[in-house]
This record gives sequence, structure tokens and C-alpha cells, in this order.
Amino acid sequence: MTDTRSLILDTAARLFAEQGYVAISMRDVARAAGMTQANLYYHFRDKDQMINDTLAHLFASRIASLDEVLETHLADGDELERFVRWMVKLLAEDIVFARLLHRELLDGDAGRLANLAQAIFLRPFTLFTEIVSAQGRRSDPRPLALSAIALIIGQILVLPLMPLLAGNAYDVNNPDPMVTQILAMLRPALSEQS
Amino acid sequence: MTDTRSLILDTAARLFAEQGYVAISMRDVARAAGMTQANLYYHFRDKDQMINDTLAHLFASRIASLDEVLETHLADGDELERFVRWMVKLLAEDIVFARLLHRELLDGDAGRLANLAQAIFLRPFTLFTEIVSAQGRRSDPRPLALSAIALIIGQILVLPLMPLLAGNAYDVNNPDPMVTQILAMLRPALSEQS
DNA sequence: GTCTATATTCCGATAGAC
DNA sequence: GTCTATCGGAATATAGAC
Repeated sequence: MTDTRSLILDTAARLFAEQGYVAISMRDVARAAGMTQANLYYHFRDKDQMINDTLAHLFASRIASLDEVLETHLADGDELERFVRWMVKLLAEDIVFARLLHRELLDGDAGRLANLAQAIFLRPFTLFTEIVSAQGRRSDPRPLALSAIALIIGQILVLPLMPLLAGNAYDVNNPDPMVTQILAMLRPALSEQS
Repeated sequence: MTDTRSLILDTAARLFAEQGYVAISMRDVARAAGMTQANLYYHFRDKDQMINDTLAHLFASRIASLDEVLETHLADGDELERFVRWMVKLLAEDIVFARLLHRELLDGDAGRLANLAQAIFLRPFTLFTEIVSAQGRRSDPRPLALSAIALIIGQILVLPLMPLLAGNAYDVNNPDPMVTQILAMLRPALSEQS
């Protein structure tokens, strides 16, 4: 059985993702984790520290999957497609991670944003700039890399609008159509010389 | 002098955008608007109705600017660029609107999302599908239209990461670089025949 | 219309038993 | 480690004077 601290962190991550930090009380977390609220203060100094530890725990576990992707498949196939597919799958299949990421982008203070940039975005961003540079473009690859990340994050954020506007929806369990759509925008932008 | 109800709605919009609905109390809104909390209940039944009215008031005023853009400039220039510039300026210059939009995409229930799709997104979405179709593409224009909106919204959301990753930042008061970057991604995708 | 005053519930956090 | 019990404060909302 997993230890109590991890149980609390996983429970808190789920609740915070659904409703936000302010809307979830210590009592809510404790009840969902099957303990009393007072016991949370044995494991965490206060609510702020529990939030920070929850984010650190979740983000550290999720970014680890990028290392696997990079190390085990570094030699094969289409690097751009592999990167996009990894990021889309990560955000589409893990709604807790995706929603906490959005909450941090909206409400994180300077320190939390710096952590986020370092823990989550730095390696994908660097990887993408390398992919862009490898295409032989001479201009600064960084705006294009940030746009790629923005496109993927934006696609996930507007997903609930899909059925209301376009009349259909990407299947969360099948990220392929979204990957295809994103690649259809990135590839032409990449091959444009500027 | 503007009437009390509008003063409350504008004040609430600003505070809700900054910190979220749950974090802002009726006392906070009342204090910022220069009145007591009890008086808010003369103008609104409860907090929920104040939130809904705040969103309806803000979104109705902002989408009105699209009508101006469409009606006064329908004949000139580059329709795509005009549309992108309008949407980027709207989101970049009006941080209250942009943040409340993001909050609704994250936390809006089905009814609020339907209102959002209708009040804000339907006309830009339709406009963009028409622009795409006018380019002579034969495939469904809707995924591309949604991607364009996703790209613009995503760019605004990742703005705070810019100085942390790319080492510089778009100037909020000068949306041109972001418009240029977004057009650099949309134009090639548009001219690809599929 | 706006106020003072208050009812009720819930919050974060602590003390201390086991 | 986890509990019961409780404190002080802040939340939404209402009653009623002006």
C-alpha cells in the first residue's frame, strides 16, 4: 500500500484540478482521502505548502515520461511527430495534469511560474527549437517553438467548445486526429524559409 | 455618473479576472466598489447571479467590437490579417476579458460554455471558416478554424512563459509581433491543399 | 437604495488524548 | 500517526432602520 503522504498528494491533485485551490478545503481533501482534517497538518505545515508539494509531486512524475520517449526512441522516425504525439497524449489523457497546468498558467505567481517553466516547459521547448534549427531555418527558432506549445495547449483548452462549434469532438482516447491537425499546421510553418 | 449596477459589474469583473470567483468575496467586491456588502444583495439575488451577470455584461460589450471591425472594413485589405489582428488585440489589450475567458474555458459548466460559444466564439469561428473556404480548400474548414482560435488563445496563455523560455516578451501594447508570428503559422497551413 | 447588525455555516489551524 | 474537540475569523445571506 502506498504511503499516506502520497495518497494525500494524489487526492489533492485530483480535487484541485477539478475545482481549484481556493474552492477545495482541507476538510474536502481529508474526507476524500479517508482521514480527518487535523491529520493533514501532521504531513504538511499549512494549505499553501500542501498545494506546492502537490504541484511539485505531479509535475515531476509527468515530465519523467518525456525522458523515456527521448531515450528509448531517439533514433527512429519523425522527431517532430513523436514530440507532438507525446505532448498531446500527455495533455489529452491526463486531465488532472492538464487542468493543473492551466490553473498555474492563469494564477501562478512569479515563483511558481518559474518552477513551471523549469520543470515542465524547458525541455520540450529546447527540444523543439533543436528540431526547428535542424530544418535549416536561419531565423530565431524560439517564437515558432513557443507557438507550437501554444497551439497544443490551446487545442486542449478549446476542446469543450468543439461539439458546440464544429459539431463533433476529438476522442480523448484517440489523440490521432488532433495530432494530425497540429502537424498539418506545424509542418508548413516549419518548411517556410525566412 | 454611471449607475450603481454597472459600477458593481465592472468592479466584479476586474476582481474575478484577477483572482477567480471563489477567492473574491462579496465583501471584496463591495469594498472595491465603495459600498457595503449588504447593498450588493439589493442589486443581485446572490453571488452566483452576480457572477453570471458580470460575465454576460462583459462578453456582450466585447464581442460588439467585432461587428464594428466587420462592418466598417469589410471591403479592404487582407481579411485574415484583419481578423487575427482584431482577436489578438482584443485578448492582449484587455486582460480582464482574456482572463475571464480562460476561467470560463476551465471552470464553466455546460450552460455557461454554451453561452460562451454562442456569445463570443460563434461569429469569429464562422468568419474564419468562410475565410478558409474562400481559399478554395475542399476539406472541412472547421478543424483549421478551431486551430486558429486555439493558437491565438494559447499564445496569450503562454505569454508569461516567454521571458522565462525565450528570453524576451511580446509587448502587450504592441501586438504586431504576435500577429506576425500567428499569421506566419496560419498562412502556410491555409495555402496547403488537402 | 444604502446602511447597521446579526444569524448561520464553513474555513484554516491548534491542543492534546491515544 | 491519527484522532476528537475547539478557537478565532471570515464567508454568504437576511432583517430591518433610515
